[in-house]
Amino acid sequence: MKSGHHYLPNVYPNMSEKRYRKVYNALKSGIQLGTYTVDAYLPSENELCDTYGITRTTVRRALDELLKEGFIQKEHGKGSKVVERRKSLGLLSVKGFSEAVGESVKTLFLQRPIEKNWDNEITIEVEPELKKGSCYYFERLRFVDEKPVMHEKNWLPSTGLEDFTNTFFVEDSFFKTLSSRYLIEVVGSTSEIRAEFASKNDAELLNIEQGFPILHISIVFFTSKPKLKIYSELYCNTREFPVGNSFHL
Amino acid sequence: MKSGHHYLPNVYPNMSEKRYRKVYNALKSGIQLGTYTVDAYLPSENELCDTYGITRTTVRRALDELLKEGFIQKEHGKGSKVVERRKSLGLLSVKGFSEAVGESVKTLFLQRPIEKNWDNEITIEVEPELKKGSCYYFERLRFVDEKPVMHEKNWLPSTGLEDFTNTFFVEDSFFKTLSSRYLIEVVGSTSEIRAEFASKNDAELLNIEQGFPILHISIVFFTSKPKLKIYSELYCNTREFPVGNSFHL
DNA sequence: TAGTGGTCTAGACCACGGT
DNA sequence: CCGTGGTCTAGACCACTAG
Repeated sequence: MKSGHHYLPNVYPNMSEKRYRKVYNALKSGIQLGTYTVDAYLPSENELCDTYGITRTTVRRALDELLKEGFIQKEHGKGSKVVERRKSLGLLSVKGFSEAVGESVKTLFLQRPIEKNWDNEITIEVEPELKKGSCYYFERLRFVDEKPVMHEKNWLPSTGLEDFTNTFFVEDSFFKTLSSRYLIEVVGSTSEIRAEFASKNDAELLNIEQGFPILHISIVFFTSKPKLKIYSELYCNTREFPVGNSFHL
Repeated sequence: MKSGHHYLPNVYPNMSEKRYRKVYNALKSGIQLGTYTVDAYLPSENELCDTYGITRTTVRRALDELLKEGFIQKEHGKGSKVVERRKSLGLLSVKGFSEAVGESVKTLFLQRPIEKNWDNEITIEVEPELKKGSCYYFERLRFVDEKPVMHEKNWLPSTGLEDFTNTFFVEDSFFKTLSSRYLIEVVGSTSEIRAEFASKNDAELLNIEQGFPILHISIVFFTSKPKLKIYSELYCNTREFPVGNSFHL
């Protein structure tokens, strides 16, 4: 047939930002930067069509993405509502950590973020390419009800995170900081879990007898920034607070 | 404008199976029943359009569903390929269990499936409504390299699973059996993880000294059958084989 | 070059929520 | 009733894969 009424002029022939991606990014930023707060509704699909001069199919494609990533939830006849994201993530969390947020949860830095060389303490294999550069490292001790429950060590490549060593953490959460300050989201993880005897150091930190069983979790988190992976080694005293994990399709 | 060329006659006005759902179910069954085997390609989107007399949008909607649930993966320019599903599930698995499949993995039933009353040993809360009925229970000891690594107890409501106590497990996998015999899929889980001293019984079963640290995982699995939840208590010796977990958006 | 999936348009009807 | 999201049609062009 003829050359399709218009579709899109060759403004977008090759390598270009897809339209749904543009809407997606705009909305995501709006959520992360607080333009759209939790429980607020995004503009309706038709409004978004007008705003961006695109069809509903494309708008819906963008919203589907946000839905899949847990930023919004849709309500038939009402609209797309912004929700707390973490619920939909299959991330490990100490029971009563982020859920029972705020109350009686504390975090102590044993080492504030610094730039250094990669460690040998990471049990999950780090891609050799990454090891060529340096990394950021920080170490924390996390409390629930004034009791230390998790000793945490984190490594990540020191690339692209503007001024990371001087960044303060939003609500003591590294992930929330990544999201709101750098617009980077965690999109996946792989972990290995072991039961071990507490080392002398961990026993002291977690205030338990040496040789008490602790949970040792090694994780690599994948993010929306292609080369940014986060490596964590967690040591948890689960006597009172088990570690939880949920996932849903 | 006039009443839309045709769209769909009022054959589907209210409450009816959506068209994409029909395609989805057909393809899913095809995968589960072996019509489409792993690594095979599904019919192309255009073929499916013809087969079902629908448009590509609708076909793609069905495929998106299968994609999200991890049944297929798409290859631009080639087609939609059937893949091993578990990879995309955030399910806990003993490293080298299903992955290093077959070789040196064994399973021993300590208790074959029986019908009985609900237990008090389940640490994750069971919905009171479920407890009114009876449940199926089975208990297994699982080996890697001839070494016992996991002691597993499982409970599930005894409703709707035709002849479950006499069912043989496909490839020693309960989930594969659910999928291929009952067309039921695991769609989510919630778990709690603890490090504990091995009990006398578990120490014997797992061939370790009593008081050695083991991983205790309590899980409830959600399935595509609304009221069917599966409760598991796992006791793992992670000295050689850590437990793994992955998830991806 | 043919075929497959990826993106997008323009427009329709249906079902749900609140006024 | 109107507006919002849910489903679907018909057809287009683009980008990738393979013979």
